[in-house]
Amino acid sequence: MALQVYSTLTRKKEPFHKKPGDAVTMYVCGPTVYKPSHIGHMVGPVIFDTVKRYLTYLGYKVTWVVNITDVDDKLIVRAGELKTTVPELATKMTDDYFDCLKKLNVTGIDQFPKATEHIDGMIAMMAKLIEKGCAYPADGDVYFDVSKDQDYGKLCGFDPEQLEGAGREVSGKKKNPGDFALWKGAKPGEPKEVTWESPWGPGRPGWHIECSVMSQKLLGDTLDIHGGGLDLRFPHHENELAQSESASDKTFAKVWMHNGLLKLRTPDGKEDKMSGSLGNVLNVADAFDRGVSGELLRFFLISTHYRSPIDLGTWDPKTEPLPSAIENARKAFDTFIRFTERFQRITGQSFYDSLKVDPRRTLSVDMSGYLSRFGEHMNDDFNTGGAVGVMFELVTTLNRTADLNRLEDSAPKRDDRSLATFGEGAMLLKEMGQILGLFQQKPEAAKLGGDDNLVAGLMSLLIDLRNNLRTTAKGIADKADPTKKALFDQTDLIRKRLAELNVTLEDRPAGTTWRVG
RNA sequence: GGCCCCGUAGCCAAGUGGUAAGGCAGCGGUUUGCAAAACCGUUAUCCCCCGGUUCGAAUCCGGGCGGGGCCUCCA
Repeated sequence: MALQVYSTLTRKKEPFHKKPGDAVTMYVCGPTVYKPSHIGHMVGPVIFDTVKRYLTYLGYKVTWVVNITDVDDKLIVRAGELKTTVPELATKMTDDYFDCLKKLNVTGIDQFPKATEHIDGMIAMMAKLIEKGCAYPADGDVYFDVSKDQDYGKLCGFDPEQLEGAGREVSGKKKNPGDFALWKGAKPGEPKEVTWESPWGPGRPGWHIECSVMSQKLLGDTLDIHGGGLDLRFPHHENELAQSESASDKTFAKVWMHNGLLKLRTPDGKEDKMSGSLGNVLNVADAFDRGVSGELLRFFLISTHYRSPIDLGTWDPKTEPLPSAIENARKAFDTFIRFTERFQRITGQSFYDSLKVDPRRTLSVDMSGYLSRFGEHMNDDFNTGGAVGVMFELVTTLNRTADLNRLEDSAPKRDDRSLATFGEGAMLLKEMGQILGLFQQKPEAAKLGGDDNLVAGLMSLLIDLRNNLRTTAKGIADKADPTKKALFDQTDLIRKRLAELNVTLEDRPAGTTWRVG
């Protein structure tokens, strides 16, 4: 099956309209930079980064733009609370956002246009809309006239007439209740740095116009893919679409993709949103501090289909540092981490640095099945959940290969012929990881605290001592010998006491390793 | 009230007409001095309920019940 993508506009999966090798443009609505990013803010970037990675893998030339909204009511309010300026707050929070993206391997965004750097373009588009009769100035503001847009509401299936019934009123300045602001006239007392001159008087842009202007300037009148969170469908995307198509008379976006939102419940089972007042906001930085790696978070977010809500379950931040759903994801993701460690023990190469994947290589029959099934899932509207399942199956197969052929044993016992198969499968796993944005950064081992060199030295000392005892004990042939038992009791005591300190010892053919956790 | 989505094992989660992927947890086994890790086996006669279409439905249609999103600035 060729690539199919679900479009919110038509509410069905459609064959992707481009041929491999073609250029593809993608625009995704980005953050309003007024607060540090919480994990919910990462859903969209991770999903669409994965979309770009897969399209790139298929041979498309993707250009991806994400806007930064750096002027807005929330920024003005927040800057006031913090006794800082809007530009300073925006810069700080933009840096926080970039830092989060980097840790989550979101590397595919080509440009981050800022709203404040495109005011001229917005003024030009508003002038055009007014000239075409689609918008009107009103006492310092400029509004879009939804009654002039024949198909307003088509993205969400809303009837403009019905919008009137839902508690919306025609304010003094608006002609229709559904009209929305393109330009907001400056109010007395608003800071200078959020005020720009315009033909309709000083003011600042409305929310939606920036995306219409910046996407058109950087990617043209018609986007191949427009993306964002499901919550942005209305009003933001509906309004963007209305403005852009009214201005250009062309299709604004061929495909609209909307990702599901993060869901969570507080212990009373009633609230289902992260909110500052409930204290259940999990900032990305907090998650990192609590031992969640960027790749683990990414793995968690792509373990389910992007259009489904991501369920964090019930979380009581007072008693649990992390939602249990993330702890469960950690256990699952550890399977891959352990495999990468095993790969290094067997081949002496780092899974993260040394493996260079050549996508043109040929695969043996038994390995090509995994890749084709992985591709079938990804072709089906980027079904990352199914694709991850294939990766688990591949790891199991590789571990079985390593077990059966004793690849961790020393040379005489090892069946070297199977090493090639093992290496081929590992390369395939690496390639799948690259497509999903995983295995790009070597995970930092959990630490015990204190001086790292000292800890490593002491652990080495303990392991050597313990292995001396084990060697001596194993050398005693008589199974009933009390000395043999006494020696093993000592080695088990060492392991037990270390376990109490959250250190796990693992005895392997090639030696003993230790890890935290 | 309007528009839309979802309901698969203890939990998470693929599967949209051909007889239920995968993960976590559990149980049994192999391996190991014993563990850990890994591997093998096992865990849903059935996919919220009722009716219908069909040779055949978790998948399509109708009706319930339950959960969720959006309806002017929340990613």
